[in-house]
Order: sequence, then C-alpha cells, then structure tokens
Amino acid sequence: MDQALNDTGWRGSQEGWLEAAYHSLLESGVDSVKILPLAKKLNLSRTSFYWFFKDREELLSALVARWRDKNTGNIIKQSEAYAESLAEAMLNVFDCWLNTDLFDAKFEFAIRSWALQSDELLAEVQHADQIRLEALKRMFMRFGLPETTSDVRARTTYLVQIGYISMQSREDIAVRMKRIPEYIAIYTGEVPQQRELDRFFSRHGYRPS
Amino acid sequence: MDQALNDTGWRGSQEGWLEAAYHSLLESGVDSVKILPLAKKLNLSRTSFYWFFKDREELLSALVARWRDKNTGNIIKQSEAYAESLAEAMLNVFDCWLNTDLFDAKFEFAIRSWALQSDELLAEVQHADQIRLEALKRMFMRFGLPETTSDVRARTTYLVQIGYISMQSREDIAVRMKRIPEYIAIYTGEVPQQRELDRFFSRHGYRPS
DNA sequence: AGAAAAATGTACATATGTGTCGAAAATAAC
DNA sequence: GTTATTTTCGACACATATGTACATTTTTCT
Repeated sequence: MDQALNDTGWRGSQEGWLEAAYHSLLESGVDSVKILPLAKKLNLSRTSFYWFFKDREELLSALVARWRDKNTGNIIKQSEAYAESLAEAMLNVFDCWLNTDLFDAKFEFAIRSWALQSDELLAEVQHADQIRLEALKRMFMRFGLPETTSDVRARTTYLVQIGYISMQSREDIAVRMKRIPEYIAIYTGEVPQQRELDRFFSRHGYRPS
Repeated sequence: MDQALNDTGWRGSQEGWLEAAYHSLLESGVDSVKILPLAKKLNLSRTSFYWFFKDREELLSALVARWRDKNTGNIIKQSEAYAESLAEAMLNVFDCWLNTDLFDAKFEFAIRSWALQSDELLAEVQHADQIRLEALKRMFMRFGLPETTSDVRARTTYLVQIGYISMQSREDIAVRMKRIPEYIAIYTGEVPQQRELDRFFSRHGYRPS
C-alpha cells in the first residue's frame, strides 16, 4: 500500500485520510470506517488523524459531502442534454450508468446502506432521489409524454439502476451493452435507431461484434 | 418493550433473542446486532445469551437462514401461479411487493447492505437474485416472449422492486396503487384489463376512488 | 418436597475502539 | 543554520464489546 502522494513532504493529509476512508466505506460499509484500521493502512499513528480532523464524525461528514457533490449533478445534466429523440435522450442518461466519472455506483450503494442507520443521511438520500426522479420525469415530458406516464417511466429508469447497483454484480461491459437496446425499448416505448446506438457504443469504447 | 412470550416460564429463548436481533438488523444494520444492546432491550443479562447461542456468529447465521427461508420462495411461487394473460401473471408477482407476508422488503434491504461487508453473504444474495430472475424470465417466456426480451423484462420487473426497496420510502398504499397499471403496461407491453386490476385491488383491500 | 434441569447473573480476562496531552521529529521559513 | 511551524507518535484515560467460569435462582419433573 503506497503512501498518499502530497505536494508537501508530509506523509499524511486530509485528502489521504479521506481517500482511505472512502475506500473502506466502499469495501465494507460505514462501520468499517474507523480511525485505528485506517491508520494501519496508511502506516501512520492513529493519533495523527486528529491533526486533520476534529473527530470521526467530521471524517464521516466529509464522505457524505463527497457523495453529494458527485452523484446527483451528473444525472440532471445528462437528462437535460440535447437529443433528437426520446431514445437518444435515454442513451444520454445511460452514460451515467456506464461511466464511473459521471456516477459512482459503489459509492451510491454504500451511502444507501449507511442511511439504514442514520435518519439524517436517509433524509438526504431521499431528497437526492426526489431531485433525480424529477429531472428524469421532465425529460419524458419534454418529449410529449403525459404526466403520469412520465412519472412511472422516470421511476422505472431510475429504480432499475438503483436495483442494479444493489445487486452488486460485476458483469462485463459486453453483457451489459447487449441489453441496452431492449432497455431503451421498454423505458421509452420506442426502438432506438442504429445510428443512435452506434454513437452510444462508440463513446463508451465498445465495438459490438 | 415487552418480554418475548414463551410457553415456558423463562424470560429468554432462542426465538426471543433472534426476534430482537431481527428488529435491530432492520432498524440499524448488522453492526447494531450486538449482544450487549440486545440484552438491555430484553432486560436480560448479557451472558444469558450464551445459553441459547454458541456465540454472536451463530445468531447472525440464524438471521440469514430466516431471510433465506422467507424471501425467495414466494417470488417463485407467485411467478408460477395461474394466469390467463401476462398482465394477470405480472399482477400475481406484484402481490409480493405489497404483502409483507410474501416478501419482507426491509429485511431484504438490510441483508443486501450487510452483504457489503461479507463476501459469503454476497454470494448468497447473488444466488438468490439469479434464482428469482430466472423464475421471472420463465414467466415471460410462458407467454410467448422471445428469450432476450424475457430476460430484460424480468430484470426490469425485479430491479425496479429492489431499487424501490433501496429508496426506503414509506409511501401510502393508495399512491403506490395508482402507479400499478402503468407499471404493468411498461413491464408487459400490454394494458391490464379492468377486471384483472379489480381482482388485484380487492385482494389487497384497496378501493380505488 | 426434593432432585434435576434450565436459565440467569456476577466477576474476570481480553480485545478494539475513541479522544487528549505533551514530547519528539520532520519540514518549511527566514 | 537557526527558528518556527507542521506533523507524528507514545502514554494515558475511558468506553463498549466479546466470551468463559462458576455460583445462584427459577422452573420443571417425579
């Protein structure tokens, strides 16, 4: 395990501890985010931690802030991106599910699991769900679908993804790509055009065989 | 908090500890399932526990066994139940999502969160996912849908539900019922008949206004 | 009622975690 | 090179958890 690389000459840093905490959270849940084990991983004395964070609570808050900044914004952005058809718009949203830079699924799952034991966090997660669902619903309405239909289709789109995350499956990209056209058909009720699919595959570096 | 009611004259019992553990698991996750806090809730000495269980591990195994027995069987049974149309078959599956006796959603979520920190449990959960998805896929194929379509529709059906669980929302039954016809339409591609819906609503004690 | 069994409780040994204090070391600033 | 700042570390005090041994109580059985 390498040391976190700072520009400073010191071994530890706020970022270093946070990064270690992040990995521990994703691997084994909040309750594994403990100062003593993190110190061991970082090859630092446990008490050094307190120079960068007031206490464990402050570290956990920093993790939540990291999640908040990353995962909600991009779903909204993708749902509002330019598209000529509903199928194309849907494919824009799908970018999130396939690109970790846009949406960090493991992080999302860890946060949701954590929310089971924190009412405060649960409220935040539910707020995020609402924001995201509304953005997706607006996308369907932009293409002329009625309100109720848009609402349920937005839910389907979003919940399948949340459910997929919850399965924690590690499928290969080709397997997932094969299902994409069918998903688009189910969610939007329209079959995607080949050129739309090609554009999608291409931007994810996938070549259908 | 009342004592667990045994037929025996004793205060504690294997069932009593397990029940307390179950509630703690659902409320706050595995890491909250600790002998000392459970003992306090049960108004028993911590060490009495060891008369009923070898150690904490054995208690946790009992929790997993409880989940295994309950949640997978009913999905399969419902997916195989008699139905005259695909929409009706789908509504049979929906019984699981609305009836806690058939499928315990909170339990399911707690188990999945736990699987984040236990590879052994993760393997079990993924096995359950596979079994359930296959049963749903067979249902679609029984009604003549092609294999790939059946697979993706099975996934959609199942994952929306797992995602819904993961949102931990506590919506009123009427709100959920309103979305049912749309969901059926999306999942099956066919609109449910009114009498099918009426039969469904009726068996869940719901009267549409 | 007396003996056996089942269940409970107290004391002890041990492990792992948090957070504070102050000394020591490493780095940066002058 | 000396000084100041930043970071690291060891010792301490405390809290919460597990599990064992053994004495005690409660219930059941005869």
